[in-house]
Amino acid sequence: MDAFFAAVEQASKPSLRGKPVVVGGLGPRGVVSTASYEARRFGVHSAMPTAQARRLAPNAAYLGARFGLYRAVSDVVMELLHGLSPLVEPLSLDEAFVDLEAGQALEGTQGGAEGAREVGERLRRDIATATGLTGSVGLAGSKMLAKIASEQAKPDGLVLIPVGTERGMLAPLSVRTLPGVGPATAEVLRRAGIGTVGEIAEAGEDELLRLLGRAHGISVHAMAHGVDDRPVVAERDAKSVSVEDTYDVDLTDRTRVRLEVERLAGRCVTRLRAAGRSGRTVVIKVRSYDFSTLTRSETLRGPTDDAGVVREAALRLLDGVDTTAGVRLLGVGVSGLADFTQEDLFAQAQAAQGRAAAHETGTEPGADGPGPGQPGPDAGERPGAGQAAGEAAAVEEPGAAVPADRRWIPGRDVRHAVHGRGWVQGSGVGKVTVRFEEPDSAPGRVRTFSVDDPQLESAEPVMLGAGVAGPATDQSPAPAIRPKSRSAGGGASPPTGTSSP
DNA sequence: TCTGGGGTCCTAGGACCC
DNA sequence: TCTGGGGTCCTAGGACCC
Repeated sequence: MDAFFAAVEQASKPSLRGKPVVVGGLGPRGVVSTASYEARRFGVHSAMPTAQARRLAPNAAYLGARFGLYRAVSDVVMELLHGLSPLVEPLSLDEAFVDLEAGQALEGTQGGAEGAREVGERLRRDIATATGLTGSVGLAGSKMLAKIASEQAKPDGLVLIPVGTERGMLAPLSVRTLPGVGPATAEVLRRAGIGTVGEIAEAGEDELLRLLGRAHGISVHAMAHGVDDRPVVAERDAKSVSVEDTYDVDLTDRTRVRLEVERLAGRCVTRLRAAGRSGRTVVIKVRSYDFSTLTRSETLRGPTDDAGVVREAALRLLDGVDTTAGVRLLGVGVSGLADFTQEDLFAQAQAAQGRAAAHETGTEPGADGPGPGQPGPDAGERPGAGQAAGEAAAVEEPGAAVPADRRWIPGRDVRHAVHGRGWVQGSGVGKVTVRFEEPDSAPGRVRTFSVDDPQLESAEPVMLGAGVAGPATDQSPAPAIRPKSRSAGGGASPPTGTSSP
């Protein structure tokens, strides 16, 4: 999808169409998530500090992200991709690989490159019809080449790399074009006199291994020759869950730092449990005032999804870290994920012991208590979960008395008792300005209210196309749904398509 | 007004085991 | 008795991606 977050905002907000729009963090330490093409003309781009973007494009609209809406629009697009093939590999909300050979989309076309092109163009039309947004399509014989093609195609285009032309197409491109070659790798290559993909191909595998190490050297060498046999893999399971916060002002008070780590641990476990997972390794992350970053981790005896267990582990890890000079970021994560917990294992062991004892005394096996695999009285609610000390402690956020739905973040949906639907354009000094318009309305006008005006309330986003965007709001993101069945994953990969951001 | 948040993969050293 | 070799797990850091 092209400039996805910004494009969704422009589609939602008629007054912003054709105007520079920047979506991202709006605080003093925020960065740009997505800039509309109009904003890019001012030099604004992803990952740039928002403060810098404001200097470059002071008249752009600066909006907080509405992930619930983006996810809902993404689901619509991903459904269209599943109509082409069962093998769809999402890379993010706005990008996915599709293995066309694994599906039926090419049947009934004239086959070959022209058949693939037909499928790609039809997909682009279907995306536009369903969402009103533009997407770009890259078609090629491997994931790497399809991705490069989609980069070249955007915005609102399609590029096909014909079989046999790969090496010639790649040769003059910068090494940075290859996925996996970032600033550090590019610098290593530059010092070795290598600036283009063609020069990598000439260098030879031995030299690349020496420069880049084993795994990276092999893959960069292969990709420079246009070789990439990675299969499209649908629905991979997450391997870690983490949350982190950067604070507007560095934290120095140790009590506050501990409190924040506890809150992050709670949020992390909430997401872990929503995904139906548990984890064995707890990790904390501390970024200091000078941007230096360290992590500390601890592996438990078994996987847990208990907030108290994760919180205590995180605090133990924090005990070994000096934060007196000030921290700008704290994070808590869980890895080593599993679908069961230490408590489950304990319950199973107990049940097994019970059966053994029952067997010895001649009682019917399974007479008391559920065996493994059978739902117990606590099905759906794990034993011990939520019982840990402090789970419900509901700590006060220091110095913040404003509830989440009364924080008027620019871009957020609101409803006014008299004026109807609109969105927050800005707020400050006790006032909030709202522009009253909806996706299908004409550009609306702006009105100003007191921030505590009882007639003003936050509202659900409006889905593009029609209707309200379901339960997915920005306060409570839709929980991740775990795939129940896994696709056979893999096999022949080409030809592959990708739609790009 | 300098640098988000959520991930993945790789490397390297040490502990530990056989 | 001065000293092997392979494998796995854990920890920490770093590059990279969207």
